[in-house]
Formats: sequence, C-alpha cells, structure tokens
Amino acid sequence: MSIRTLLSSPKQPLHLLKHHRYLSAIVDIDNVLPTQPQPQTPPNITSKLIHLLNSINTDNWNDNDELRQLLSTINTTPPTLIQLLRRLGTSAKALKLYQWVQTNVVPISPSLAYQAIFEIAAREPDSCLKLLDVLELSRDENVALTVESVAILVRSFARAQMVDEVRRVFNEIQPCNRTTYICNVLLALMFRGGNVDDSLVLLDEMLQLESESESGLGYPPNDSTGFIVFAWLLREKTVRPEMVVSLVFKLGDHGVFPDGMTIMRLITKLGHGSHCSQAWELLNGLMKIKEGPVDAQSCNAMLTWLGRTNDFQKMNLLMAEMKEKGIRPNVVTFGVLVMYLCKSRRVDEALRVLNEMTKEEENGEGFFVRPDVVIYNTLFDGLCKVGRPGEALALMQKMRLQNVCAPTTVTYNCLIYGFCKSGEIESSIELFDQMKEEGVPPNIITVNTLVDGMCKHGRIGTALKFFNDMQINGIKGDTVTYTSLINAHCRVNNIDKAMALFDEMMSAKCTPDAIVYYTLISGLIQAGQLDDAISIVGKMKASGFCLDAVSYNVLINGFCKENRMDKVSEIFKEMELSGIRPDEVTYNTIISSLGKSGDFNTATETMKKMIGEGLVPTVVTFGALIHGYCIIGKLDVAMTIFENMRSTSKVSPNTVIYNILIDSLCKENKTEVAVSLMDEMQVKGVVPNVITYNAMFRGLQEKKWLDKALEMMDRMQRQACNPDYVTMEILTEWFSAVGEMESLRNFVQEYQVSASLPRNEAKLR
DNA sequence: TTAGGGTTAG
Repeated sequence: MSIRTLLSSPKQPLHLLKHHRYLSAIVDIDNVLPTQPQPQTPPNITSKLIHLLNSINTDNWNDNDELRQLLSTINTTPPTLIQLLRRLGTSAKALKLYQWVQTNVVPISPSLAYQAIFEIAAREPDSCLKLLDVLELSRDENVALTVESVAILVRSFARAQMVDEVRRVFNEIQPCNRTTYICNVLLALMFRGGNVDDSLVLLDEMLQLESESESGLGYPPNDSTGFIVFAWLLREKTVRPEMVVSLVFKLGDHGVFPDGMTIMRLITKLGHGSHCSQAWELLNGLMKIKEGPVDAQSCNAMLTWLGRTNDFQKMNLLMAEMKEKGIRPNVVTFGVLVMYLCKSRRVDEALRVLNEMTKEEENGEGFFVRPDVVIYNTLFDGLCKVGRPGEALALMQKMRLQNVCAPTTVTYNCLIYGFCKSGEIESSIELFDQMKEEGVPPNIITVNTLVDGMCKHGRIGTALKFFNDMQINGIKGDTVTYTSLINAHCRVNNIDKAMALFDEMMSAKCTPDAIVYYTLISGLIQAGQLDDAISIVGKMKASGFCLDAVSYNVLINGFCKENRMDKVSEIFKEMELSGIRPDEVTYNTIISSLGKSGDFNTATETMKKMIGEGLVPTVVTFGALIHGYCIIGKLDVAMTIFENMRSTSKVSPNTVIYNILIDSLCKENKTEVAVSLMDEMQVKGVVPNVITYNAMFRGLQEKKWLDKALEMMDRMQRQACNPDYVTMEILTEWFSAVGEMESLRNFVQEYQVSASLPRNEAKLR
C-alpha cells in the first residue's frame, strides 16, 4: 500500500516525478576538476588582480592595460579563473567576470562558474534574492547545476522557509541525480509547513526507489529521514495509528529505526489515543529485530498502557519476550507491574514481583534489580487498601532490617491510612508518633488521613483536637481536612458545626472545591434544610463550579422527599439547560416520588420521556412503580408490572423488588403468594435479606404458620443472614405468646457461635 | 508511590 492511501483526507497528489522540466543535469565536480597538478599563481599577483577587478568599473575591463598585463602573467586555465571568480566581493561582479572571461579570455565550465557565483551569493546580504536572480540566469542559459550548487540553493531556501523554491529546484533535477540530503531538506520543510500529502508522496518515492540505489539510482532514506519522519509522527495530532506503525516498519525495512526514547514516545502517544493494539504491534514488530532498538524504557511505556487497560496477560507476555530478547528490565519496569497489580487489588501477585526482582544476585548488590522506596510504598498502599495493614507493617520492618531503603513520609501515610481504614486508630496514632521520633516529617496528607480516619470511626472530638494541635504545630488544614470534618458533622446531623467549619475554611483562605460543596449540599439536603442547600449551590456557582449529575440528583431527591414538585421540575429544567443530561437515577427518583404520591399519569409520562431520551428503564424504575401501586393497594397492577418487567422488558427482578411484593402480599394477608415468591427467589438465585425475612415473619405471624417460620429461620441461618432488632421484636412477641422461646434462644445462640468463629468458617455455616 | 464527596425502588 502506498503511504498516501493511508491518509484520511485524500488530496490531489503532487506528481514529483511527472510534468516538470529537466532543465539541468547534475555535474559532478570531481569529474570536472583537473587531475594534473596546475601551476600556482603567486599570491601577490592574485591579490592585485582581485583588487583591480573589484575597484575598476566592469565596462572598463577591456581597456585596462594593467588588467591585461596581470592576466598575461598568470596561467589562465579554467580552474585558475574559477578560483579568481570565487574570491570576488559580490555575485554581480563574479557573474560579470564569468561573462567577460568567456568571450575575452578562455571558455570555462558554466556549471563550475555558477557554483562559484552561488557560493558568493549565499554569503551576501539578501542572499535568497541574489540566489534567485543567479538561478534564473542559469536557467536561461540552460546550465547544468552541480551537486554543490543544488546543496547551496536548497540549504539557503530551506533556511528561509522558501518551500516552493526548494521544490522547484528539486523538480528540476533528474530523479537519478537527487540525493537523500536534498530529499530530507524538502521533506522536513513540507512536513513543517503542514503539507502532509506531498511529504508522504516524496517519502513513498524514497522508500520505493531504495532498491535501485545499489545501481546508483534512488535516494534511500537515512537516519536523518527517520529523524524527520519520527518527529512528525510524534508532533502530528491527526496521524492515524495505522500510519505510525506502517511508516516505522517501512523505514525499518531500509535499516532506519527510531531509538528507544522515540519508541517510548510513540507508544505513549498511541496509548493516549486508546490505540493500544497498534502500540503492541509496533513494539512487537521492532522487537523481532536482532539487537534492535527496543530497550527497557520502550517496554515500560507499553506495560503502562497494558496496565491501564488491565491486560495482565499481555503484560506477562511482554515480560517473557523481554527475557527472551535479553532486554533487561529496570526498576521502573517492576514499578509499573507492581502498581497496576495493586490497583487491581492483585496484591499477592505484586508481592511475587518484589520477590522476583530481589531473588537473583547478578550485579554484586544482591539484587536482580534493587527495588526502590516507590515500589515498596506502592506495595504498602496495595496491602493497606485491601485491608492488610499488618502485613504492610511487617514488610516495612523487613525493608528496614535488610537495609534496602528507609521509610519516607509516603510510607507512613500508606500505613496510617491502612490502620485507620481497619478502625485501628490507636495503631495509626502510634505510627504517627513513631515517624516523628524517626525524623520522618508528617505532611498535610498524614494529618488528613488521621483526621478522616478518626471521623469515620466516630471520634470526631479526637479529630478536632488533633487537627487543632497540628495547626499549632505548623501544619495548616486544607480543603481536604475541612471536607472530612464537615462530612462527619453532617452525618451526625450537626449541621450548625458543619456550616461553622465551612466558614472557618473560608476565613483560613482554603479555596473550596466541588467536593466540599457537594459534601455540604448533600448534608443540608439530608437534614431537610433544602433552602440552605440551594443557597450553597448559589455560592458554588458563583465560585465557578458546576453541579454534576450526582449533585443534581441529590437536590432533586431532597425536593422529591418534601414533595416540592414545582422546585423539582425547576431543577430538572436547569439541569438540562446546563448541559447535564438527566440519567436513570434522575428519572427513577422522580418516578418513585410520583408513584408514592399516586400520580401514575405523570409517572408514566416521565417514564416515556426517559425512554425518549434513549435511557432504558431499570429494575429501580419498575421497583418505583410497583411500590407505588402496592402503596394504594393495587397489588394486581403491581403484579402485572412485575410480569411485564420480566417478559417484555427482560429485566430480572432483584431482592428489593421481591421485598416490595412480599411485604405488600403479607400485609394484604396473601401470605401463601408471598411464600411462593420466596420459593421463586430461591429457584432464580435471588438471595433474600433481613428485610425479606422480616416481611415474611410478619405475614406468617398473622397466619400463625409456626412451622413455616421455623423453616424460614433455618434458611436464614444457612444463608448467614443476620437477624436485626425488627426480626427479634416480631419473633419475641410471637414465640413468647405461643411458648416457643426455646426455639428462638437456639436461633440466637447459633448466631452468637457464628460471630465468634473466624470469618471463613462463619461463612460456611 | 500517599489524603476528602457520590445520588434512585424495600
């Protein structure tokens, strides 16, 4: 395939090989220069001659005796005369001398004379204009240009970005006389000028003609061509990924390869454009070359993109290929592997990578590749994120004992986060004290991690005190600190304090961001302070932040709960106007609210609008409608929707849908239908939860079906579904009245035993 | 390589 056909926008190709005049043939200077040694003109005579030629008017040369006398004393061979030309001050003078010599002294080679004149013109002010004038004359005289002349012209025109002139000179040379150098100059100019089509036609010629180069024809690409093309591939935004691969391979066929750094950048570029498969193709193609250009950094770039797409299979394959080709992985290679394994929570595999890199002794250090603290920190973070902070701590001790590297602030931050996450706040505080003792400075992330950990585990007071101590010790809080504190106070319904913290944050000159605004708005909505929430939304917008879909949904939900449907519709319209597309959650929230208030007409209209917007009703949409009909006691309609949902819409019911129906059926004393739905759940593999059982127990109590209740309790236990206070309330009232407290005690006993067993065994029961 | 928010039906 020619390169042009790979272009996305076809344009009329430039016919570089057709429709142009071959005005001149290249004259090779080596074949023209004399092979015999020439008698030298004494330097003083040459100087006198040059002085004379420069000082007297060109019209008077014929009449000047001194000039004639001097010329007669020198050897007037063409090479001497050319040397003389070269030493004149201006191209105009040199041109005149050439013409004068031709008729008055001895004919000299026009090609060489013009070369000398071009050389002078290139050094003059306004060189390009002078060169153009001389070039025009040479064209008129049909003078063949020497290789040197072409080089001078192309170099000067290229420097002045005169693309058309370069191209014209190029076209005037016969293809057999074009050189790779000239092609490269033109190619670079055309690429830089954005003339991609023509550049690729020329490149295609260079690539195709290469086979003829052995016979002296063609202008095959060289490393400079590669440099120009690779730079363009990296720079150009619209280049298609297939073209990147194809050009690299085509140049590769001619022995021109990108270096490791360029391969890395090409792969990164392809990765950024989500063209991982082409990046893979490129790297694999280049890896096939024996002692090729692929190095660890090129592979690292590929591993990064494979990691981002979670393609661990190919990552392993690439590692194996690197081993096979003798490409030695470096610390970054292993770092990338560890990071992406940890991100996917495959921490044990990440730990195996650490083992792999530390097991061999090849470099006298006792390591295959010495791991750095970044790799260790990534592992600590990975272990902590999956709830294994103890192992992270043990690994840190090992790292310290083996003197591999010293813990840093990040190390401690990861561990502190891990212990906070698992609720071991005291251990986190101990680690904080330890880092200070060791001289590892805590930073704002350390403080924020601890503050958030304390807040999330119900120790808001401790968090506030710790935060104040830190401020006194010089670590000021930032927006993240305040977000944690505001969130914590909202959750315990202390909105006043949350608002006070928000104000404090503003006076502390911490710039609020979208997250802290969301946190406060969501807290106010939760507390039912809808108008205060709207006022914060106003502040948020004034600070230049927009609400996203989730924030709008929170607001809509708040107003739905208060049944302020006018405001809901206002917010909905504003959402659409701001370009935030209402999603399934938005529609489901509104449909649910309408269902609860019995407005099924508007609910149905809303559902139609939802479908019209290209959204698909979900199990929640149907659940909202089913619940609405259950509330007004229209169980038959609810059941019809339930059936239609399954058959027509192919939406599988989930636990919540069954719960709604079972609860309503039991309340309507249709317990036998509820029991059959419960059996259906089992068949369909939908797991009941405590709400299902509670609803069921109420229905069974009403019917006094004790045996069925005992059977359900058994099923509940087998599923490791914990009873809650509602379960206990129903069963205690019922079982005490019928003298079955022993069964209830056994039931509770089983759970206590389960709770004391290790997690795995509890699950098995 | 480390820290804060996340909405809908029971």
